[in-house]
Parts: sequence; structure tokens; C-alpha cells
Amino acid sequence: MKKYTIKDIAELAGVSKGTIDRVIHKRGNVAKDVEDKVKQLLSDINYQPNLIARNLKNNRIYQISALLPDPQKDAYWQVCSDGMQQALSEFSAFDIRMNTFLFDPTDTKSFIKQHKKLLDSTPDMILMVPLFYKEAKTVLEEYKSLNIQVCTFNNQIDASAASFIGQDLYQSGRVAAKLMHSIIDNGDMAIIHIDEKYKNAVHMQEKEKGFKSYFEDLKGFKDDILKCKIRYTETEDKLRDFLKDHPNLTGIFVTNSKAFHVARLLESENKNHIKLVGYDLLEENVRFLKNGVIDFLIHQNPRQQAYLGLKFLIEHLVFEKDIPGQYLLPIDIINSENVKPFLRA
Amino acid sequence: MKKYTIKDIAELAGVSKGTIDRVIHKRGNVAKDVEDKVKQLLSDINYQPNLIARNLKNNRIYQISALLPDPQKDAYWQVCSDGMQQALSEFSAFDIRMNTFLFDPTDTKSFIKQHKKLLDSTPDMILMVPLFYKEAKTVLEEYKSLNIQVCTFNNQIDASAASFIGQDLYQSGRVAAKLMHSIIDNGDMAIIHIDEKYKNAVHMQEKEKGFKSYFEDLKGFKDDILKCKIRYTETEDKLRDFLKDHPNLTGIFVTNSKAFHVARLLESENKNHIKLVGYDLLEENVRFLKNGVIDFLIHQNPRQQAYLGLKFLIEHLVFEKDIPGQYLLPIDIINSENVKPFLRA
DNA sequence: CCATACATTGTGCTCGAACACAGTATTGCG
DNA sequence: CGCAATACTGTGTTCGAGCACAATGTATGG
Repeated sequence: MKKYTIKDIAELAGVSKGTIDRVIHKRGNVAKDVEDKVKQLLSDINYQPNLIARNLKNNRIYQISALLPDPQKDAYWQVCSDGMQQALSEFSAFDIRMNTFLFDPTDTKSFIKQHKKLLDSTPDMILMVPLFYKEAKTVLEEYKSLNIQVCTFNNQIDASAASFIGQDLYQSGRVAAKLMHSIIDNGDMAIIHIDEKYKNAVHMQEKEKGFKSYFEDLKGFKDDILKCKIRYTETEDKLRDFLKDHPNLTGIFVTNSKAFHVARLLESENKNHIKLVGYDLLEENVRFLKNGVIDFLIHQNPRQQAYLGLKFLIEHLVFEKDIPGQYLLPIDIINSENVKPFLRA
Repeated sequence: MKKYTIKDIAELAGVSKGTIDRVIHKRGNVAKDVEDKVKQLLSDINYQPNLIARNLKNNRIYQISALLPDPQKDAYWQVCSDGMQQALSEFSAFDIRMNTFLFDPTDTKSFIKQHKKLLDSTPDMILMVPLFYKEAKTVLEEYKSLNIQVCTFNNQIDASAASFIGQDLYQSGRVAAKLMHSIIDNGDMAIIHIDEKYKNAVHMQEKEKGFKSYFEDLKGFKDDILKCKIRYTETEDKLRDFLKDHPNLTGIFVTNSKAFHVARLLESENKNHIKLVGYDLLEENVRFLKNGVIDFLIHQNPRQQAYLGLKFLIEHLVFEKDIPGQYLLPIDIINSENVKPFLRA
């Protein structure tokens, strides 16, 4: 039951602690037979180094840098800093310095620029949102060549060595579909993609696929699933036209956080019979959820994503824990009654 | 930016580190003027002790004991040990010894007996499920008089000094109501309490209150909310009768984890048009959720409750963090499409 | 045969906090 | 004045791991 120390092992092996240390850290200069004996002993008693002592001795200042979208440009990212703050407070016993670099989520140039600035901060590890596929891929290559561990969240850049935290978007589309299916009886449905200024195309396509797949799996389902792509600048007019063109509509699925645009219109045109499912707990979305215009929101939990990402990085630094290659968060279903605790958590 | 050590402060104050230490730990034997000066200095530079060093020096073995229902008697509790395991693994750097005492959730005597055994393990802190109100109250008094910090979860024993982790049950009833309201159009609803062998009466009553309050808040709602109390042993017959007596039924809310009993009957009698909302991700519930007999389950997340409870206790021991008096988990809504990640998490 | 290179092993200090104990100064009392 | 009690203050060791450096022992070449 007692925990063995290096000193204990030295006594057991009949050598000094220096030798044990050399074996553990493969620093050489140990006779072959002694090395074998010590290795055997270490595995026999399943030696676990005292990480408290190790950290005290090493006494390092860890530098973690983050490359994130600017919450001033898109409120979705506001809660990330809360999550990071929580992780930092849990590990306040260690000296961890954070440097956060915010880029404009509508501007790839800003992404590259902030990435360059980040490199100057000589980070031990990096937390980032690889919002732009092509640019992110380049940037990740660079980190890899510099041998810096990276943890990404929100956007999955496949075939990269970096670890990823996020949600299964296809499945999230299926969740939306199931919700829709349970609240509407018949009539047409529409999937509405409201383009953000930056491309979240992959996100939205995956969700659409999932949504459709749910209804395809149903035997005997025959109502239409319409589709509507709207550019950010022309949202209101195009939406109004779309609703006019499809009077039979009973359900709308908005594939990103812009459901409030649709909600606004539905409210002003008194089309409250149309069910609405969307994403993310933005202030405006929550307002429409509470007054019943939006029926369900799916929570992508950016706060938790940032929290976990930073936590994984820190645990790797201080405890040498493995970082999971991929970690998929549960898909939270939110209605007007359970929304409250999610706003703070 | 640099972190100050006791040695730094000693130099700044022009005294030795021994004196600084005496001031910090209020060990007396310090001249009044020196004490004031050091105190001022400490607060000026906002001294934070290096908790790594403190833990290395103290080098204590912490003993935490848990008093939990036996998962063999009720599968609901199975996942608690996973949560506890996760907390332990996160703090594996510290020497924390767990002793778990399992009681029969149908037997108050067993609760008391295991509590007595627990006391023999001389714990520093206690994690417990205060399942039986009266007995728990006594037991908590005893812990208090012994000056042992306790963290409770699942059942809230009001007016106790112990901290509590769980859900807002009233609100959880409202969530169920909102779900029900969104999936049924008209017809009668029923709240069904299926008594467990042990009393969860308070739980179920709170949920019922919440459920009703939601519909009372709706203007113009006039359908009936029926109520049915069933004892565990007579479940099937009484349920069958109840369904026969109320052919107009379109929605059933089961206030605990026993929804699968109702689901079984609905399936065998081909009454799939009746919507069903219940609690907890038991294997059987999940099966009926996936095949569509159960529409929604509310997840009380006992795994997370146990995880957080243990984590709070450990963080208090090793980092002297405060334990929140009450911590309410978000109320998770589960349907057939998002259930999967909740089963492991 | 001794000096030197080389392989191997042991010793001792460090990280920062905690605390026992030794040391110094001041006061009171016979 | 002297001696002890009291009131402070300073020193040194410990926790376990990591690492620099000292200290062994052995072999090789001149």
C-alpha cells in the first residue's frame, strides 16, 4: 500500500538513488546487469514517481498560447474565456502563463497575422480554433514541425496530428431531426443555412446530412425537406420570400447560431405555428426560446470545449497524461425550462 | 509576474523566513510591529503559497470514505463508481485512499450499519447519498459533531451543514412538462409515481409540483392532469387498469427511473400513440427510448454527481478550496439520437 | 609501472513550505 | 549584580525527484 520512493528502490537494489534515476530517465552510464535488475524491480513494484515532488523540483513556468476568434466579432465565442479561466483556476497550484491571440472570424488574414504573433510568444503548447480549413492546415503543419503539441476545438481538421474536441455534427443533425419529428405532425420542413461571413460550410453540410438521414431511415415518411441557403447580408428579405413561397411549412431547422433571424420574422409575421430548431445559447436565441418562438436549441458548449482543451494540455504538461486524439462532447438539448443552468456552466 | 516565496518576503521585510511563517500560520511569538509590517507586505504583494511545495512537505495520506447505495440492488447507482474513479485519476498525484461502504437502498438498517463501519475507517472527509431522510439527518449530525466535512448528492437534506450536489427537482418537473407539451396536441396527461421499495417521496412530489406548475402557467390550458400512485409489487396490474380507465390518455410522465415498466405495457398493448417521458439512462429505459416507446428521458447524471462530489472534497483537502454549499447540475434532455455519449460520460 | 582515459557509481544540493530547535535580547526579581 | 524566565528571532532539516559533480574502479598506452 505504501508508495515507494527512489530512495526505497535504491536500498532494495543495493545501489544509490543516482543510479535509479539514471535508469528511470535513460541517461545511460549504467552497467547492463544493474540496469536490468533495476528495471525489473521498478516494474515489479509498479513504481509511480511522486508528481508533486517532480513538479516542485522542475518548478517550470509553462507557457500556453491560444488562437481564438474574437468574441467582439461573434458573441458565440464569449464563453470560451470562462472555460479557460476555470481550467486555470483548477491548476492554480502550477505556474501556467496564458497568452490569448484573437483573430477576426471573418478574416483569414487576421488569422495568419495572429498566428505569427502567437509564435513569438514561444509557447510550450497551443490551444486553437482552426476556423479556416486551408489556413489552419498550413498553420498546424508549422506547429508540427516545431514540435509543439496542439489541441483544437470546434472545427475538426482531419488528417492532422492535433487532438480535437467538439461534437459529432452529423449526429447533431440527427438529434435536431428527431426533435423536429417529435414536435410536428405533418407538413413540409426546411433546412435553412444562414451563411456567416466566414465559411462554416462543412459544419452546416454535416448537420444537413444527419438531419436528412434521420428522415430517410423512417419508413413511410414522404413529406418534403426543403432547403434554403441565405447569405448573411440579405437574410430578412430572402427569408420572407421563402416563407411566402412555402405556405405549407411547419418546421424549420437552422444549421447554425442564427436561428434568431428566423425567429424574429416568425414573430413579426405571427407564424408561431411553425416549429423552430436551432443552435447555441446566444442571448437573442435564448430570448426567443423563452417566449416560445424557438422550440429547441442544441448546445455546442464552446465553454466546455475550451475548458477541456486547456485542461488536457495542462494535465499533459504537469502530469504527463495522454491527450485523447478526439473527444466528442455530448449533444445537449435545450428548451425553455432547462436553459438556465447552461448559461452559467 | 514572478511568484513570491517565503524567502523573498523574508528579505523584503528584513526578517528571517521563520518569522514570516509564524505570521502566516498565526503561531504567535512575533513582535506586534513586525507582525503588522509582514501582514501588510503579504497583502500588498498578494502572496499565494506554493501549494506544490506545501503538499510535498505535508505529504499526508488523505482518507475519504463514501456511503453509497449498492448498485447490485439498484442499477441506477452503477455509474457512481466510474465518476469517483475519474476524480481519483485526476488527482493521482496525491495520496488519496478511498473506502466505499455500500448499503441496501431498501433497508434503513443497512444504512446505519454501513455508517457505523464507515466511522471505523477514520475518514478525513465523507461522500454520501443521504437516501433516508430521518436516518441521514441523525448521521449527518454525528459527522458534524466529529467535525468531518461531508458532501452529499442525489438527495437534499435541508438545513444541514453538508454541501449538496444534485438537480433542481421542481425545475426538472417543469422540463418534463415542457417536453410533454411540445409533443402532444391534446388529450389527458397522467403523472405516474411508481414507488420504489425505499421512499423517494420528496423527489417525486417535487417533480410533480414542477410538472403541474408549468401547465398552470399556461393560459387557456384545460386538459386534465391525472395522477396515479403505484406500489412496486403491483405495478403491472394496476397500470393495465389505469390505462383501461383512461382511454383518452395521450401522455404519461413517470417521476422516477421506472418508466420502462410503463413502456413494456404500452408496447405489448400497442398503445404507441401515448407519449412517455421518464428519468434515467437505465439499460431498459434506453432500449425503449431507442425503439420509440419512450420519447424523452431526463438524465440525473449520478456519475457526474459522484465525480463532482469527490472532486470538491479532494480540492478542499489538497488546495484548501471552498466547497460550494449547493451545486445544481444542468438538467439533461435525452432522446434516442443523443443518448450514446451520455452512456459513457 | 604509472598516467590517463573511460565506465560506472555515489553524494549532495536544489525546489518552497513547515516546523523543531537553537540562539539572542530583554525584563524581572532576589 | 546575577540569573532565570520570557519574548522574540534565526537556522537547519525534511519531504521526493532531478541533476551536477565528485569519487570510485578498470583498462589501455607509453
